[in-house]
Amino acid sequence: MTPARDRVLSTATRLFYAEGIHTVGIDRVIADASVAKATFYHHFKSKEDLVLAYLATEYGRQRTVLSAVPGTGLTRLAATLTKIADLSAGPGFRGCPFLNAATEYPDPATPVRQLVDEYRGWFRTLMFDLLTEAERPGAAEKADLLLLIRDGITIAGGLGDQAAVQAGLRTALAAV
Amino acid sequence: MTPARDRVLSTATRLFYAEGIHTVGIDRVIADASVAKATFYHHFKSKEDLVLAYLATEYGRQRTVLSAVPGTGLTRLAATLTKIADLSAGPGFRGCPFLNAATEYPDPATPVRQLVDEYRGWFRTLMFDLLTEAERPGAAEKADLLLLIRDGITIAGGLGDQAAVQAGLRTALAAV
DNA sequence: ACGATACCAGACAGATCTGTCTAGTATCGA
DNA sequence: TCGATACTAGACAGATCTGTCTGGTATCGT
Repeated sequence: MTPARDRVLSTATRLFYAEGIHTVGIDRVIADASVAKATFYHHFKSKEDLVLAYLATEYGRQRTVLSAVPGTGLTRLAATLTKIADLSAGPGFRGCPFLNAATEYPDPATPVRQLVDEYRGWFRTLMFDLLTEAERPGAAEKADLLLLIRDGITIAGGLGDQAAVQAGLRTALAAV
Repeated sequence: MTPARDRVLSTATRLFYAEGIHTVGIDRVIADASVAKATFYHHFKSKEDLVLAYLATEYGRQRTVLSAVPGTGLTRLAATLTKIADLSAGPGFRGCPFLNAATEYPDPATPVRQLVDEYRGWFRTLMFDLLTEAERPGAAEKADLLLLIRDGITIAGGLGDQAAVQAGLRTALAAV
């Protein structure tokens, strides 16, 4: 609702994603967002608070994007995987924000890491549910695999490796 | 040969891998390595120089480990993939050092990123050669896939996701 | 009209970062 | 024995980091 907070969050999202979390300082964020420092600390109690807000927003965005994929069962599953591959191969893609954040926060006890686990758990459940709906045998094992291939696709996409992205997508589609 | 340099490099390897590159400062490295600051800058011209030395060392280690895997063709390929999965599931594993470094250096033009590309290229070639030796059809596409699964296995292992590691290994073995 | 809230500019503290420099000791090959 | 090399301790510069604080203006609901 408040414009200054929104400006901070969208600026932080852009900078954190493009350049990494540790390399982008608060001063940089507030300068790019044209916001006073006191205003920033009025809305966020610390930098980590901003990082968590950034990831929570991304989490919501992902859920929105993937829940908008049409179809049911196998059709929707295939469309979902294709969507992810397309996004990962697109311009400006710099890897999965959650995997990137996990690398920058090596301690698994960190709130950031818990959010990453939550995100991956959500994706695994989504895969499991769609596999179950399609009455696929071994839904649990297949969901684990699709999660791993998703991770691999986002890594490959982030590194500009289009061949691996396509290989991953083909295998994911063949597995379901 | 020089003990101080070795101490710096092994300390940096331990700290960079466990805690990340940007979060570990030079002061921390030289303190843990019990080395004077002037000595550090005598052997390394900058922190980035140390980072590159760290990654180059890891690169060499990986080549040593995987070239020591016994067997030929399919047998060796399967043993190699199993070895990677075992290492990724082991204690103290915190993800692939190269993928971690790539996340911390988003600019693809960076020397660090070029080394990461070189590492992944080497692994892809290794897969391709073993597939070709085993007279597998579609070696190029399979090599792309095995590289992507390798990436996924190291990610899953770094996050403590044993189920995904096993799912990835099964699929990799089934694909060859 | 008034109180709370949102916002501004910018100084400031205290820590930490990379990298340089001074000044000196120890070792070792030629 | 001499000169190069490896090494020590630690001060220092200059930048940058997070977070606090002062002191104010503007907006808005009641």
